[in-house]
Amino acid sequence: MTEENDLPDDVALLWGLRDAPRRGRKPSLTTADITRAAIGVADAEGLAAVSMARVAQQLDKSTMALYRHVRSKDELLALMVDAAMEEPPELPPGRDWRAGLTTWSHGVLAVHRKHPWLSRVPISGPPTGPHNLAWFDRALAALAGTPLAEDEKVGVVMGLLTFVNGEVRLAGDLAAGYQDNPEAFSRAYSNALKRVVDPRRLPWLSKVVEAGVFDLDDLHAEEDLEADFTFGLNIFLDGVAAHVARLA
Amino acid sequence: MTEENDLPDDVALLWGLRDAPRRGRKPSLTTADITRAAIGVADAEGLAAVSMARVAQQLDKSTMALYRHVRSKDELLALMVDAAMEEPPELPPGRDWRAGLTTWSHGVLAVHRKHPWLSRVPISGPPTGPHNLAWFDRALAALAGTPLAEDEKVGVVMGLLTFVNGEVRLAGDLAAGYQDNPEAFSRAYSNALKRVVDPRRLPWLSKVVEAGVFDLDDLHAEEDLEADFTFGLNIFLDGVAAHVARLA
DNA sequence: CAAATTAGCGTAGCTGATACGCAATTAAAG
DNA sequence: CTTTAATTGCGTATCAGCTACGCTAATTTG
Repeated sequence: MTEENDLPDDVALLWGLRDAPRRGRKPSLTTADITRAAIGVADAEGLAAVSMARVAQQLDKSTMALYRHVRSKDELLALMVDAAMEEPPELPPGRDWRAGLTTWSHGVLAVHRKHPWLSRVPISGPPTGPHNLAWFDRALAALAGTPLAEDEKVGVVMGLLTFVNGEVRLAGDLAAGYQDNPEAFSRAYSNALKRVVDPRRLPWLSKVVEAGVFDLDDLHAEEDLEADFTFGLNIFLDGVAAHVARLA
Repeated sequence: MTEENDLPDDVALLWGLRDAPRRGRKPSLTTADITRAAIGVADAEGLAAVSMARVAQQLDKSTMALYRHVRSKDELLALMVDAAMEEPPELPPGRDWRAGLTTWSHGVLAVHRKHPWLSRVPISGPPTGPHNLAWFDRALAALAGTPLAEDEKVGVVMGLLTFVNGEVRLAGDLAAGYQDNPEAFSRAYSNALKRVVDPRRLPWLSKVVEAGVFDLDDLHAEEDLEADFTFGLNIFLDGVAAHVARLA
């Protein structure tokens, strides 16, 4: 309709290949403006606050004005996700894939810290936006020196991405609950489990609960997240290392 | 309000600790009925079709009748998730944690196959329902013989869960796109990437695309998912093995 | 039977996405 | 410099979908 290639509509949008009008009124609004405004709202008030009306208000425009630049809210969300990812970090020099992926993963983590709503956006498919693909490329670059087959590299990167996503989302949930009700929440989860977990029926879980693993007393989201994240990340990277060693 | 303990409301609901009325009209509806109906709708028509009205219709009741048993749609979703998980599988006998976790992970996968909407339900926090905790317990049981610390076991299980979730969700996205437009989709993703990925700017990704990793020609979701899943799972389990070996 | 209590439901409000068509604006064509 | 065609911004309106509220009926307890 508007794009010059036969690219899927959403991909064209993400790559900014949907404009090019000669005549007609000049747009007083760009896709980038809208995206920026939407991200601002999400950062400040959470993803739930991002409605078309709210974003339009932010721009002093009417709700329907947005639809000249974006076909649906889903498209706007896709734009937000890609824009929020910005550029991936430079990898440390050298051929150390593990150092590379560690840097990369912490980069992903940092982005999620900046935009906590990221892990909440319902995913609508594999990555297609320029920033997402740049991250993808960067991770593949880290693995370039390894003997992994190309499809294995993809598998590793995907695994890493979903891991980070899951970790961040869970941490975000906890932090949110904590904010809602600071003092009540500190041991609430642990206490609930203690009341509900029958040592007879769930012996192993009971053991963990008793060991105080869930006593997040004064859960310092920041530090805790960092530690859990690093632990899980290293497990995963150990796995990659084992696989690499097997191939070498 | 209704529960006898000081459990959080949602936890009480999940454990069926919210009933116990003596006098008054007899309920013609139970929480279980509602949950079952909702799961039926989700299985047959997708998560998007699950509205309070649609579920009520399924039960030949009015929309508002449901609210006598469930405080909000979110509560219903939580009930659905826990009910859909059913009981975790028996672990193979013996002390082989790896065999145990493999069985367990494939069990999670099987549940997601049966209820594809599961990976789409927005997560609202750590697991608290009886079935979810049973799965949790079962995975911890598999790790019982290892020298891992209790909190490390939790880390491993959480990692495994988020991995399975991510894998299933992505596979579901692809399968959905494929269904929407079978012949157009087969190579659509790959083609889009080929058009958009500049070998100069994204050299490594370009290499992968050229290698045909994304040519899913006649993507047999079933087999492909199985293979990718097993690959990623083994990577992760290799990591756990490495960590265990380090402690032993 | 009366009082108390709870289930089911009709009505209605509110929020949010988005289809549709008009009017203002502006580039290109005559 | 007009005319024309395209294109934007926006007012209006529709359509879901969640859920608060209060009424009525059923059912138990005394």
